[in-house]
Amino acid sequence: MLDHRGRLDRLFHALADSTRRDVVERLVRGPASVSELAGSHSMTLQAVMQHLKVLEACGLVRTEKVGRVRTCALRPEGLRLAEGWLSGQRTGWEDRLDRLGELLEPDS
Amino acid sequence: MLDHRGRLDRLFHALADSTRRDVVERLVRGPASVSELAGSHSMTLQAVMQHLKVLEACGLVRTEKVGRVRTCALRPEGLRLAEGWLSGQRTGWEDRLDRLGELLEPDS
DNA sequence: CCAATAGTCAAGTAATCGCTTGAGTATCCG
DNA sequence: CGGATACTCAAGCGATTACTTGACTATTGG
Repeated sequence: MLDHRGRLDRLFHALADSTRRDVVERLVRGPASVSELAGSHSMTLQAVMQHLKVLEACGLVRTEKVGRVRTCALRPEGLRLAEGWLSGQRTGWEDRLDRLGELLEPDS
Repeated sequence: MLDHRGRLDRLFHALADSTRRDVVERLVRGPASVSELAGSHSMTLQAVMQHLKVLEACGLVRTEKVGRVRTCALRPEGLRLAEGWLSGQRTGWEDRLDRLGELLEPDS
């Protein structure tokens, strides 16, 4: 329950960087190796690896090394957790507006 | 369209702090003054104001000063934008899995 | 009027971030 | 074998973050 807090912290922090979001968008289309991911971002391989570490730490990405290639894949549960918090807030807000509306116009 | 990138950066960054998420959760229940928000967070008023500035800059919160009190309210559009990106990725992922499944089991 | 209240401006600080360079190590191919 | 490939480890660095303290302004209630 309190881990939830830190989990969301790490999750939203991970998503707050467009390079990392690009990685996620790429991995939605299927797994990729580290150098494959680095290819499209004019940035050193090491930098991409650091981003990958962040994505892995928050549970958004799973990686596995086979031979000399590390293959990265998406883990959608993280996305769902963040989505859940967001939609919870939004619907909470909408419910409140509905109740306010009913107070002003008590028909329907 | 390119502003979208920076907008999501700021949005997710704003949500990556649990104090700021607390503020959002509070504002879902209705508007509040700055000191009201500061009350529950053992932290100076100034710190809370800085968080508020972040929330305002990314469009999640709207504030208005009347007399000597500044009243803060939620703006749900930001939530919707972030939610949209997240669900886009998730459904992209699910569609891909569906297509994979059809390849393996070509019935239905 | 005047003190308490509510917020504001500015500067300083320790920690973290995103990225780099440089120097490995392990695997694979010819 | 030997060179190319694919990472990995570590240190450093400028920028940004999340606060703090301290001083100041504008309202408001008695």
